[in-house]
Amino acid sequence: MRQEVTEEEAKCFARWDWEEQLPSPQELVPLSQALIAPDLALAFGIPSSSATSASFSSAVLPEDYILVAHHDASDLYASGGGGEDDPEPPRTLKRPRLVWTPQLHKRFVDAVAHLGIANAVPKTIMQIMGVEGLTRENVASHLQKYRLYLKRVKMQGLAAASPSPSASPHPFLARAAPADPFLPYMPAAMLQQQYHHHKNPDPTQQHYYHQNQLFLNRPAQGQPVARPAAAMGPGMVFVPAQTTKPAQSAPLVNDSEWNRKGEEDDAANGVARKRELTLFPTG
DNA sequence: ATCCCAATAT
DNA sequence: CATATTGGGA
Repeated sequence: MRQEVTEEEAKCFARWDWEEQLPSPQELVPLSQALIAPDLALAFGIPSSSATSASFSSAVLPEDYILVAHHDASDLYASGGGGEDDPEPPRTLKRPRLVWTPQLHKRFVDAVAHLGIANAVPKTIMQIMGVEGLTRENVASHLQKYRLYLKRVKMQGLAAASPSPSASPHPFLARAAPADPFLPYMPAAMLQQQYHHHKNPDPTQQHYYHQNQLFLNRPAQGQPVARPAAAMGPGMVFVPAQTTKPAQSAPLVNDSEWNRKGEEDDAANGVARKRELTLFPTG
């Protein structure tokens, strides 16, 4: 029984892990038309990896990545030579909007947690996430909202910290306290102070994904890693020295679910909750 | 060049 | 409504 995870294997995981978890056809947003032809993807610098033309529509996309089709390809084509029946390379094709699925968001949160506040900038986050086709702008936009979300969480946590902690602790904090390191939506910033990432010269080279979970590379030989769950952030797992497999993959939790449970708790505790704590609130 | 943030657009 | 884009300052 071999227990090591070699670098080769790690790379291998990173590759097939998402292919294995490609969404079933039913899970995919139905596309009325092809998103982009393989040759066009090339022209636009959209990495198509090893995808053949046959598998291009699915294999090109990571498992947690759903693209929503745009409609109306009419003005997307530069009408090169007048041949209209046979789509020629568009020059002004717009990228489809990115949908931040829970899986994709989890990658994002894990990446931010991995990097720490100082290094968590769009470009680096994008690199850590390692999702083909993901742009810096995608990440920047998401990060902007995510920071607002964290700010709100902190404010709410602070406000609820003082009054009668014994009587009725704030739902969010109460449920955050048990330190489940796998809750995908736990605000990373609240845990980040406990990370030691500042010395890592190149954090992007020290990780890989397996089953949509971010792993740090196994530490040096014969150097078992303490795994204090409470001290680790969401989705952060050290590969234990004794096994090649991570203990458990995180249960999927979205904020609707999170909030629904929160409301249940509130109801049970007679707490009147003013507003849902949504991930990215609008009003 | 990249980041950041608010406002605005789609 | 969620995400994209823009604009101006650092």
